[in-house]
Amino acid sequence: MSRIRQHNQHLILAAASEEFAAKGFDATQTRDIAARAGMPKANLYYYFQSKENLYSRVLLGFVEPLLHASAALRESDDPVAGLQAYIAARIRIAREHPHIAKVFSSELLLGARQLPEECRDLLYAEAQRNVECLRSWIDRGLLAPVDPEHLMLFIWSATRSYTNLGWQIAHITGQQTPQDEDYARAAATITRLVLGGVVPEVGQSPRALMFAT
Amino acid sequence: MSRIRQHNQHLILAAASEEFAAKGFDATQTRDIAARAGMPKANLYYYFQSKENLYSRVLLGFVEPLLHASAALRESDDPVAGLQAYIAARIRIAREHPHIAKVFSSELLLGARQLPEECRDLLYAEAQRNVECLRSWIDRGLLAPVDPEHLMLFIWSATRSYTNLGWQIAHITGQQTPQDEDYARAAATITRLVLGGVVPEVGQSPRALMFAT
DNA sequence: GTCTATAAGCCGATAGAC
DNA sequence: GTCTATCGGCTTATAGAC
Repeated sequence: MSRIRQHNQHLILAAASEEFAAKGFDATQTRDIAARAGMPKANLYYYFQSKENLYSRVLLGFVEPLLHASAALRESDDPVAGLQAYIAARIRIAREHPHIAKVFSSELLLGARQLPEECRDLLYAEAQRNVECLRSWIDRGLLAPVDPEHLMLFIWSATRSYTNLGWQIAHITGQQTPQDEDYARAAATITRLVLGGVVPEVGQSPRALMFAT
Repeated sequence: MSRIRQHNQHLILAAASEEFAAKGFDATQTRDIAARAGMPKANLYYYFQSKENLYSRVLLGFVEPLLHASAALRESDDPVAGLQAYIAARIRIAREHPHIAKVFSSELLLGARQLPEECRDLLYAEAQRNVECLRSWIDRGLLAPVDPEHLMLFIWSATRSYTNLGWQIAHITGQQTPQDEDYARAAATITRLVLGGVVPEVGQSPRALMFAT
């Protein structure tokens, strides 16, 4: 693919992510995406054929980071290290791709109808692997007997909300935009709740408090 | 207001909730709402003037339940009872109004631009009261020193996701629709994480396990 | 209050010159 | 590859008869 092609596609994808994140798929106009990318609307169709296809391509940009972050849970066979790494990785990718993360959340909320089926399958398989990992830890007594599916869903929702609803945090804490410190506290609080709630013997011990800092 | 007026408005609001929940504000067509309500489109405009106004009225139907559920946290001066009641109340209202809950989530994700300002203020004030309550518990050593804002955001996100993304749970657990038992387990898992993570001395003791059941 | 028919305008997509 | 001009369909909203 030529240099110019790659550059233009990148510009369009970035502009589309922001527009879709701000207004949702249906309320977003291709005219606005083109304007933000600094080119006439026709070029956008030249590169991406249709609005729907452009949207799919935006979503696609989040799948690989998501899968990578998800795998962090199983990097070692230690629940504490795994859960910590998993939570940190999910917050990091949402922070690195704030717009796409929001688009992705919106897409999930509406039933993921526009997410290509192969992506759904990949993400589903990945989730299953993590559930199996959690179950194995529970079976071996390394983790308290919670529902692994629900625990995972909790981690998903918690890490999603901190970034998606950043404006809410900012409003409540009185700031403009979430800062480094907010993300650190978010990770700390989530980690604390998860570890304190499900790792036997950690509870409120000094060891748990270390992770919560 | 006449009997027939009330009945028709109720029909329209119910139909609108379902349509908005399924497709989002912009993708929803007033034609489809009218069809679902079993009346011509013009009647819908006769009762609600505009699509935006109808949407606001749908959102409004969730504010009172939300405020009521939120107040459950402060019913007694006991953190354990309060957090338990709060989580249970939030899951209950989302379950009682599943469509509106989804519409509300979508609206929050897009920045709450269509939520009437007075509602935002009411909800904000309510949140502030809960933050103050949590802070007071922390100051008196009844609660571990977490960020009260972040703790609240977690409870929000966790309780929201369990109902909004029910289809995901169903997919992962292999069921069609979330059942009574799923909601009970959801509440148990969230309660366990929150109590285990932030209530001193509860940790993984038998007392904590009781709440997690 | 109810309904049909239609206005008014917006937006995704493309034709076709350069 | 780039851009302008425009089409064609669709959707909110209303006019006006009953």
